[in-house]
Amino acid sequence: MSDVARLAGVSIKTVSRVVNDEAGVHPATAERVLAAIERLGFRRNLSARNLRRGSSTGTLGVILEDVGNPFYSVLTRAVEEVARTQGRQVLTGSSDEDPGRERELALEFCARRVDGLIVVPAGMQHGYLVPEMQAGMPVVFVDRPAGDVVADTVLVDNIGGTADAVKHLAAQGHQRIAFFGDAPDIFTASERLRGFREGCARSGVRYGEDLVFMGPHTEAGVAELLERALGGPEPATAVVSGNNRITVHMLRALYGRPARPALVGFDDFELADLLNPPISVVQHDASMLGRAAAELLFARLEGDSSPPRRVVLPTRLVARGSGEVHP
Amino acid sequence: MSDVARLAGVSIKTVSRVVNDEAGVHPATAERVLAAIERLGFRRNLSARNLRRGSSTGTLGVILEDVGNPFYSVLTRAVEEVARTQGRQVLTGSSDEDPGRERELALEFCARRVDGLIVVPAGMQHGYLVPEMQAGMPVVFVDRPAGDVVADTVLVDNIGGTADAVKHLAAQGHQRIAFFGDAPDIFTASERLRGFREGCARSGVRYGEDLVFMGPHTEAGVAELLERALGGPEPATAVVSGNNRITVHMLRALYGRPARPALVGFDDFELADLLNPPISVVQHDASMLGRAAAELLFARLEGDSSPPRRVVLPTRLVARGSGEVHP
DNA sequence: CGCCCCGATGACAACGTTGTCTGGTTCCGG
DNA sequence: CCGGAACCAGACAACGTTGTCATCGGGGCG
Repeated sequence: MSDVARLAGVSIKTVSRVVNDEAGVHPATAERVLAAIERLGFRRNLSARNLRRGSSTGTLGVILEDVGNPFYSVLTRAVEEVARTQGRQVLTGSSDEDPGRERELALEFCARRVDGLIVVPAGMQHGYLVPEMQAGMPVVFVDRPAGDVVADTVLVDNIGGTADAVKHLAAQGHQRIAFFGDAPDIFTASERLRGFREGCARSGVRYGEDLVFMGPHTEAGVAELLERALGGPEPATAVVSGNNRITVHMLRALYGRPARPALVGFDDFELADLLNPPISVVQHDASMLGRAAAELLFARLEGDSSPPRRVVLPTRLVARGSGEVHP
Repeated sequence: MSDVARLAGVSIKTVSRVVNDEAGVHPATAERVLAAIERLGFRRNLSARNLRRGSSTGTLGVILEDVGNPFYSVLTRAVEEVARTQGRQVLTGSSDEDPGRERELALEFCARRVDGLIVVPAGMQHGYLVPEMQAGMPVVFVDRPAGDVVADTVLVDNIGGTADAVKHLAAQGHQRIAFFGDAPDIFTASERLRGFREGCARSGVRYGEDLVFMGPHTEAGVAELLERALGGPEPATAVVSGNNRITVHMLRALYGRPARPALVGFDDFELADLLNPPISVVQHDASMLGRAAAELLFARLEGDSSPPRRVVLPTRLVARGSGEVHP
């Protein structure tokens, strides 16, 4: 900036005035300054500007499990979209479900003075965020609630969605329904299991521990447990899958098998409608999750200080016909 | 920081020494300072630190078409992974193929003094980056080359990949092969078309303008053109699709049709192997693209000043059997 | 002609840090 | 008992900006 000032024969303050479009600069002077800026390729340093003005940094931190996962990347995109209307940039970080990593990222973002944090919690301990939140950093948790702080949270209706899946299957006569889910210490997994159980109760389906399988996360693991669910004296005739990774593993395990159980998966995925048979799913909108979270965050930034809110977004059962396939 | 200093009864410099783990602070003093930091929830301001030290901001800018697109989100993840080993954070922005938006994002990132830029070009004019690059900002272009600057670029072998697809189809006896691609002003689209043409020449397949369809980007558009390709006196018996969006549109258009043309798609996609018939694809690795770009960038940051490089990553034809389905 | 006001510009401090240098103890060896 | 190292701690400036206030002409008005 001082280089520009020297070249234009003015003081740096005048340069500042020009780059900020402040009134009260003689057009001819402004001309000279602009020419100097152009010639030197000057670009003002936003960090210094924000430091001096005490204004926000214009950035948002987003912490999630894996940016590479389509579900989260769509969420990120939605956040970015909202941030853009506010002229803000988005910093992302993947925690890989590691609470330590999540914490590290969050504190790093705080040190960068992001205006707010959107977090898909990896662990159950978020006490480390308390000082930041007290200092005024708005934090919104998405997809799962925080462990031990009260804060704005956006969730999907895991229980209702899974119960709907059971209802859908029961309506088609299935009485032996298996459930495959993530490890039960993951919030969404235990909620969906609860929804499964409630759905069974509501739809008059006998619920049995022997048909609940939590935690397999490899294709081989899913295949093995599936074998167990479909064997035995009273085999399952239908399966509810707790998330799209498991659904896909399951599809591979079932591929080429003559008689397949009916299958309803939580989470939609591309091409589900083109498979044979098409897969029914409990659909929920990652994009809407992201938008809701971002909007909640911006409301806080604009001074909303009402008590923390918990938003639960609905799910939608998309029946694609797989349910009708009886073994 | 001055609050901490006051509470601990020391000068702010001593606080600085403690937070930076500098030697020469009495253990008892350090103890007091740490207690004060803890009590006040102090977190040092990284912007101010970087400003004062003149060091890098520890951030990278990534500009691509759409973070929500699985291809780019995997790329982003790979960049993040490399950045992490260097203790750097990633700022992302989606250009939506709008050159103006790309420029806006790039300049904004530069004003934030990111350490480097990874760009999937939206347009063909990148002259606006010249001053930044001269000022030492390393820029790596990914997936498509820059319009009018020479810089490091990472591409995939669009021509070879598409030619392979033609070869694969020709080897199975197809003589009438159609090509569906993006609008020809998109670099990858025109390259793949060129690969298609070269593949035809090399494999002895007659190339005809009447079987080339560039630019459809809706399902209806693809369906209509497909109708044309598969009708007429000399219908196509096989189709090469220029990217995975088109492949998916095509699959929907073909769904339920009794006789389907053989299909090879550029870009792999999840579940391609579970469709009936499974879809053969020209596979290329978004993750590798991202990693290569990030590594190139970091090499520049470490002072590598060799002439700009152009890296072309290979593609791999994954034959899944769709090619063998003759109409 | 003198006064005041206004338009244009600059000097200086401050944002939150850290590098440099200096001041003040303490402790050791001579 | 003194010189000087070793150790601690603070004062001050600077990073690149911008807010505040002061300065300096010139023109309009009484």
